[in-house]
Amino acid sequence: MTTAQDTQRTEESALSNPSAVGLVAVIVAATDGEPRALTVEVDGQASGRSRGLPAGPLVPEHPTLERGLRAWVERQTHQRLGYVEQLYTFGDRDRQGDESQGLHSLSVAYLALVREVRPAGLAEASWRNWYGYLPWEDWREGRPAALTDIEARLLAWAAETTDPKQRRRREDRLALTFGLCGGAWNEERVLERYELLFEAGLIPEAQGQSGAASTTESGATGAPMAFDHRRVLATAIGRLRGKIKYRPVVFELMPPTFTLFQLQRTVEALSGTNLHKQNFRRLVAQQGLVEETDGVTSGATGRPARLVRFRREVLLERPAPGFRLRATRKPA
Amino acid sequence: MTTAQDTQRTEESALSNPSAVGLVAVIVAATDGEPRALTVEVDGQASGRSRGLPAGPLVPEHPTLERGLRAWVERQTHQRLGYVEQLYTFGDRDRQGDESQGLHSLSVAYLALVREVRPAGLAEASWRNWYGYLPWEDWREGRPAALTDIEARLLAWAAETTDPKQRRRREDRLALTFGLCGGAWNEERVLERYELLFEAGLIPEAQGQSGAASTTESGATGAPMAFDHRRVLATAIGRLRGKIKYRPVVFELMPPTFTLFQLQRTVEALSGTNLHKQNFRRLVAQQGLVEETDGVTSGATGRPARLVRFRREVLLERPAPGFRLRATRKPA
DNA sequence: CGGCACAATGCTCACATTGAGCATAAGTGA
DNA sequence: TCACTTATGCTCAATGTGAGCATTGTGCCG
Repeated sequence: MTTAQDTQRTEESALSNPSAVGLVAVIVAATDGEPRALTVEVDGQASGRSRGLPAGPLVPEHPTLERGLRAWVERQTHQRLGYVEQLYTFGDRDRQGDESQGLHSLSVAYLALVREVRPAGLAEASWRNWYGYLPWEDWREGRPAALTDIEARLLAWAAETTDPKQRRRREDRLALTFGLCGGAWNEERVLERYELLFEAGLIPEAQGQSGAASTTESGATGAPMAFDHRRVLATAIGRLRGKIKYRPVVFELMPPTFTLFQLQRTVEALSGTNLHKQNFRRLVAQQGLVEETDGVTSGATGRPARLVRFRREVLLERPAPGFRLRATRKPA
Repeated sequence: MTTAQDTQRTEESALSNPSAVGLVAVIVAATDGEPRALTVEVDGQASGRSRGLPAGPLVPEHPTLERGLRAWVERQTHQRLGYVEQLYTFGDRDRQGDESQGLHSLSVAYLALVREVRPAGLAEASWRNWYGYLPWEDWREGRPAALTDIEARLLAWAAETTDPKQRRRREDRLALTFGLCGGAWNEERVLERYELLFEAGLIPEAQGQSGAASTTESGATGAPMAFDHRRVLATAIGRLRGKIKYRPVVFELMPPTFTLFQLQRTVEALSGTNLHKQNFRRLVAQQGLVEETDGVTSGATGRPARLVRFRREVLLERPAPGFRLRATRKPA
């Protein structure tokens, strides 16, 4: 293992090997039953303008990475970030587009949840439905149409190898991530699916950054994003889908009072699946996640619903409250 | 939000704000029913020699952070890393001891699992039981003795505030993390517990790095580590304890064949709790995690046990196989 | 050699959780 | 008033889960 000298050298003078470090944020909101991420306009290197996630330099004046990010985003968006979580630190491979000139380049990605969608301040920034970038992830209307095309191309990709062993491995991965060949769809494997598509060459960002290489139309494989930002988005979605099952983070996306159905729609939007209504309510009720207010909805179609609010106390009570969501079998 | 110019500046010339980036690894093995982490000797800044985690500079020649880490560790330890996962990227606050001279300093921490414990190559490196650093985390022999002292001091810390609101908050946190005041112990909250102790001043590393400040004896609060490495270790343990519940990662720590009881001992070592033997076997069986070999143990006391091996196929079959471990109520 | 201690294994049982569906209530719009 | 839509209450069967009893092999000790 590392010698004492090695270690010392590292800890005390790592500055001999400085790197460019940036922050990227996936800022998520949910309105009208759609999951949205904040995107900005970015000058692509050669491919003209495209959309990307808000990103910025590491601001040195802050004590903690997270607090730095929080301040940075809140200053720019004038929105309070309800929940912030570090996602992942991406290294060079993914940061295509700036060939490191002897320098490493890293970006530390964060996930943030915001409650309200303001007009998004700056003109270049806007909220986009995240399934526009990853259409195969939305199973709320049943099996996404995008998958028909994708599956065919993935199977072709698996078949194009002559080495039977590698071919077997590819097929296994297809089963594991996309549920082909008898596998089951697991809504949390968002990143694995994205990376598989990337390897299979179905992601335009994969083919160098020259705009000319956009042979892949964005229909089935979704709209592209600048740099590796779609990978970051996929990471965020996967993480969030896992998190809502054991932590009450969805409430960070809800207004102060809401109906159980709105809550359900939000959870469904994030997870990309449909839930059994009655069971969802039972779950929320027995976990004690919400308390009733005396308000009810009005004006909408159907019987008026009681308005509820999040019970902040549960953060202290239950060891790990959240939704154990099992998708219903029936489509929609 | 970020303007297009901002974004561009960041992505293309973040080098205007370079940072010192290092890697830290928590390399875990389990032998003789004890969880161990690889530690090295480190020259503390003023506190003389102490132990720390293996750390090194970011090696630029590798395509991916993870692959870089893998190569780095494997070269140094001559051990194959079975499983590698990025843990967290720690920023300045935690990296005490090198006051950044205008530079940011980050360390990207990784968790790695190894199967066998070799003599640890270099003399300065050795495998240490991780509960030596976090004694309050080991509940296998019942409630850890260290907790009596710790709890008293934590309660005193909560009581020393005059502001009733802050005091309430502190008590809530004690309930949440340490299960005081009627809360339950959650074995995954390792990091939260460490950070609470840190804030309460029970962690010697907290009081600047001068050796003189070591007023806190290491009995109840565990042995100190260099830099913020105990925080990194706590992060790793918490993550691993969560992971084994839904992913079959424990097997990365096991020899090629083993008995179910050895497996149980390993899981217990990691989670720091005891499990109900029969139920554990039932779980492993019905999840199809292992398959029998024709070997049996011999020589040991008690009826010989069948040797089993991990069924690699489960990685493909079940959506998320792992142990849902619920601790038994009875002590040991 | 019989008895013991100690694990390994098999099996039962009460109870909680969960997936699904039926039925009824209470609004809106035609 | 009817048709439609959503809210909400309740039941039921299947499965999962925590605990504990019973039995079976082995090495060890008089």
